[in-house]
Amino acid sequence: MPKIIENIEQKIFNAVVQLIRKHGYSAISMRMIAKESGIAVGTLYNYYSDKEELTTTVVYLSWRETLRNLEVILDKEEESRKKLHLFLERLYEEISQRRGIGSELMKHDLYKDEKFLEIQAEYTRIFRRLLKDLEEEEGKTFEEDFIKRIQKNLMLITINLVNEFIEEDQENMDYLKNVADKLL
Amino acid sequence: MPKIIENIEQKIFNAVVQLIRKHGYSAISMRMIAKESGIAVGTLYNYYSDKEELTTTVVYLSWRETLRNLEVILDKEEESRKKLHLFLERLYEEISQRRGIGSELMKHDLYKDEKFLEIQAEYTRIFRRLLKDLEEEEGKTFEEDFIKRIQKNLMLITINLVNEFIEEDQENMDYLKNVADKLL
Amino acid sequence: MPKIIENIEQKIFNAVVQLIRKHGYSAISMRMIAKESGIAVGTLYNYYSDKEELTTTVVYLSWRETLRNLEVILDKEEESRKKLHLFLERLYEEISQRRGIGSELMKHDLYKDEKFLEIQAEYTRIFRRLLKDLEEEEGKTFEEDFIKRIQKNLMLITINLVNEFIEEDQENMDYLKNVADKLL
Amino acid sequence: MPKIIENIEQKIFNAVVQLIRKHGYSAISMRMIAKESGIAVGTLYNYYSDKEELTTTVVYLSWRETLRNLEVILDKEEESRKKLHLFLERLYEEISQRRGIGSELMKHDLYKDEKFLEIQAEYTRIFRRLLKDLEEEEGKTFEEDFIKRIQKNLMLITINLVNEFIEEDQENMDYLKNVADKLL
DNA sequence: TATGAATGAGGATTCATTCAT
DNA sequence: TATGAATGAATCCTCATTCAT
Repeated sequence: MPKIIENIEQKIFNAVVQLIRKHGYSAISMRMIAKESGIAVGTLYNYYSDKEELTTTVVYLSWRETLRNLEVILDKEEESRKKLHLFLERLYEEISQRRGIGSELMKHDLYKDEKFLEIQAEYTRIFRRLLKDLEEEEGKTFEEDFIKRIQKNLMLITINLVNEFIEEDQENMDYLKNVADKLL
Repeated sequence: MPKIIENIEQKIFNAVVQLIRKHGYSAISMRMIAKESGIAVGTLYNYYSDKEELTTTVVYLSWRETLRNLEVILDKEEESRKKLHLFLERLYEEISQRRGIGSELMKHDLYKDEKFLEIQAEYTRIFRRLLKDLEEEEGKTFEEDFIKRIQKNLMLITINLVNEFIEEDQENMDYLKNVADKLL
Repeated sequence: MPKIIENIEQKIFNAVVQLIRKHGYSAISMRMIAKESGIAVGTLYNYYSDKEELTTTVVYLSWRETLRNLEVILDKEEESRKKLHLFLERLYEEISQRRGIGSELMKHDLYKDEKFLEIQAEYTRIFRRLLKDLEEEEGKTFEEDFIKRIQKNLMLITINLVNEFIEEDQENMDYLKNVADKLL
Repeated sequence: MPKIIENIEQKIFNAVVQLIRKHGYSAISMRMIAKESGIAVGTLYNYYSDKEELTTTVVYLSWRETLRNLEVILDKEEESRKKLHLFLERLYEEISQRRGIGSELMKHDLYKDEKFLEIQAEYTRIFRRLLKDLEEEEGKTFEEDFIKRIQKNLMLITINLVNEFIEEDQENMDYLKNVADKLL
């Protein structure tokens, strides 16, 4: 009788997150995932049609959780600029925690993937909500062209800070908020 | 005299640039380079000791030319803010022309390569020269922590604009200058 | 349970033995081994980490079996000269059976391999046991310098006889014993 | 006007001998031969149809010279056993001098080569002349089957001594003569 | 004739994917 | 359903050979 594995998808998720952090996205193999997760290679294919689907799903889920955490901040009773800062702090922390996964969004060849379009759309929605608060509370107006660019750029800046100026979290965060305040 | 292919290094360079644009840096193989350039695999190894040397050289040369073109702008007789704008325009155009190659400088796993450290250092030098002009002419002061972050971020933003908002060059450029003016 | 090939290591062993006999040790490739054994290239790497490990293991196993067979003779209840003759006959037969592999032990560039040092050491041990019997029974004394040379030379002579005077097994064997009797 | 190279074949010969000594027969490439000899790869092919012909010719010439040197000994005015000793000493020295080349004769796949059959035949002729002297002077008789085996074996033993017990020339030589005296 | 750049088949090795158990 | 051994196309790289100059 075959073994029944509990929470297979969670196990796979954890394993891939670990591996990406340790070795980087492009260095991980199906064998490594199998080993790290304790699940046979063949079994992985019962849950995902191929390697790409598996890895993009993990990145997708990771970002979806991040987005959920960001959304929570918007629901708080704070003034909008405080929310902006909390939002950026949260974003920074999330990306810090799964370093390698963050930067995958920078890779152009992942943009095409349908899952990421969904993430992008969701992120856009949240970010616009944040900006709307700012507009209302501070009487500002952000143009459409500006909004669609600044949202992604702030994320990229965050990713870059996390990757490049390691162990300078305080300075990174200060810089990030400084930049945001000047631009928004 | 032996068989000679004219402009062989140029041909290889062009082929790699094409391939990186089409498939991304990490997806290209020596076979693909050979086919795209019309040069036999073995011949590639007469010019570069291995794949890494070949590809990093192409990225390196591409960026070195860009840096040369940027430096020219700093030598002009213009006021510093005008130079900043010209600098960003030039950067945008350069990255536009060899789309895929731009983002390679951002990939963390390439940082170790000596050639890229050289490029980074050179870019830093040029960018600081630009900031110094601004400081002197406009009586500003930029802090060290800020400088080292903003230089990379502006490039990152440029790369992102080029990659994401294709065929919106005018809007991209306006946005880029707007962002820079607010931050510097 | 996954796909299983029966006796896979035996199949690989046989294939390599065949190929060494046909083409010589240094002429065989992984592709050839895969083809001859009917096993995919990738599968070979499930059993041996690389080509060297595969081929040296085959030679090693082949010799180890030979040495086991030789040792058996020393345990017999025979007078020592009879044992010497049986020893040589056995050696001749063993080398006959896997012609090409015999000479591999003579190739100087394989000497470094740990596995071969073990084989050499074991052969030396067995041979010295044989000589000791002779010394005790026949009241002879063999000098150290002589022993370390004659042991290898007798093997070398055997290999040469097998390779060069094919289908003259009787004459070869007579010659071999004749030589040994004169020298020991 | 093309360069005219003096003594091309001698240069190639010397280069290959050097390379075989340094790196071993199977490790040398046409490029290495070209570099060591100072002659372009293409030019090598004006003198030899392929790599095999080139290398076997070098081995052939090397042995032919050795045989000439051995023949000289037989013409001396010495008693035959003294000649035998001189013969073996000479053989040992010759093989010592071009270590790697000697052992090539042990490789079975070179036996087929026509050039080597000629060398073998010539060596046989010389060795038989030596034995004839011994037979006449010492009143011995050597059988055909014995002769054709012992001649090759003595050479193999010599090669083995040179390769294996390096820097023990005196002991090697003593052993070699001791063996020969017992067998002949 | 001499050159050595150019060629490409063939080398070892990897790894996503399949499928018998 | 879960397994992991088996597969083989594709990877990088080498090197004997060719041929335009």
